[in-house]
Amino acid sequence: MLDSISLLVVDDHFLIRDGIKSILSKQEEIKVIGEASTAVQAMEMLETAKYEVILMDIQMPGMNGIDATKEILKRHPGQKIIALSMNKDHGYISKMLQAGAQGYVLKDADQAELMNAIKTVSAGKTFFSPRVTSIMMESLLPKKSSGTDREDIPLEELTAREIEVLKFVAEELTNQQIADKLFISIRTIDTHRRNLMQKLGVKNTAGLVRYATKHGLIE
Amino acid sequence: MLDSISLLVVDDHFLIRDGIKSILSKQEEIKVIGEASTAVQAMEMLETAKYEVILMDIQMPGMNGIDATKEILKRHPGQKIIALSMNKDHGYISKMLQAGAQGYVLKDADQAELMNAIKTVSAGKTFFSPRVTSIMMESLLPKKSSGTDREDIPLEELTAREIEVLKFVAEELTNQQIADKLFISIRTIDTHRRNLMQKLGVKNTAGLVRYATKHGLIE
DNA sequence: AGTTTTTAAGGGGTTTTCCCTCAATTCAAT
DNA sequence: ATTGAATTGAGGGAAAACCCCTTAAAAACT
Repeated sequence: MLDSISLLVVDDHFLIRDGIKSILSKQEEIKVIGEASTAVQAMEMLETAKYEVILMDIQMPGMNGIDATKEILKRHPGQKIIALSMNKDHGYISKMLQAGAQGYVLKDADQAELMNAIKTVSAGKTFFSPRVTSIMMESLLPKKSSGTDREDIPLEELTAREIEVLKFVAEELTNQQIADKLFISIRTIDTHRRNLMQKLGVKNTAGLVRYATKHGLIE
Repeated sequence: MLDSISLLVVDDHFLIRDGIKSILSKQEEIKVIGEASTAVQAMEMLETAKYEVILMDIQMPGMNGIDATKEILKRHPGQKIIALSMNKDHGYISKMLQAGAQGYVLKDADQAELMNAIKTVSAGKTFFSPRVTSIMMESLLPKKSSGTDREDIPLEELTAREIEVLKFVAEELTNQQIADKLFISIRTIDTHRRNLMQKLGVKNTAGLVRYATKHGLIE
């Protein structure tokens, strides 16, 4: 390891920035060569200098870390960004990942974890605090029985033709367009559509599309 | 630990069943007290005996492990099921989790990992092979630049009122119903709706609902 | 203070969806 | 052979959505 990893710390709290600097000053591999207290300031700094990794707080006054991440990656594709947050909410984590962050470290991580995260992301891989990982995995699991179980008709109860029509409906095609694609009458599409709505217990196109997306028929 | 954990192994390959039995015979905490080579057979066995944990292969002739898991949980809610697979595909993993499996273990796991998985799930928690975890986390990340980037208008570009209307549209309300809820004219809803379609570049209600679900406005 | 955006609303029209009913096929299962 | 889904098709009508256009007040921004 010839060069140390250059790091930019973005956080509105002085104490946190200082704490991170203090932690990382104990070793040689990572060097904090920049710090910013706002997203805008961070973006300005990126215009004049390069940082291998950015440690980005999520909750900040003004532009938040999620939007800042999006913006930075728009201007500097490939920039490595690690989210730093005390927020364990699944929504925040997933938004930050969608924004393009390659890592997500909780603020209660220990020194080893923080250093590990920076080194891992710097090497082009992704890093997540163990608790973050488990939160995201849990979110993929079906929710536990929460009172009123709404009837959910499985795909298997639909006929092949119905599924075919449903898919086209969800893809924004009109009945006429679907009829043309399948070489059948528009009246037939109409019938299929109404049978689908009846079967699935939905009121209109919106309900059909919701069902289609929920069951992975599109996207 | 007074009682050992009772285990049912469901896999169409004799060798794999036998291998698992052999591995687990070396210790006392887990006892393989049943094995089945098909999903149907497994379900029959569940009618007469109880198993704390089921180790379920995904690829099997006849009914596959995903559908089997769904069926079993319909008949026996709370049954603990661990998926066992050599498939590292993100789709398979997520389907199995959606089906209700509390664990996912890859077939190249070592003995310690397998035992750990069974004990963890038996204790009511969830377990995933480290590689499975990382695959799922990767799947949450945005895909790397894949040629044609479809324009995706972010939620922020919509007005508060538009988002409000969009949410109701996706919830299957008609323009009239939305108008009544917001105490404004149906014409206004119509305008909002058309502005939304224009902004988002979609053709009709189906497109609006797709956008709404994609951006987490509903569900 | 002036401009732009947002929100609201209407006139008037076309297209599409929605809803009821009915009915002819086909194809698989009893 | 007959029942029963699945697929197809249609008449007729009502409702909703879609699509132009225009207006205008309030709010936000410069």
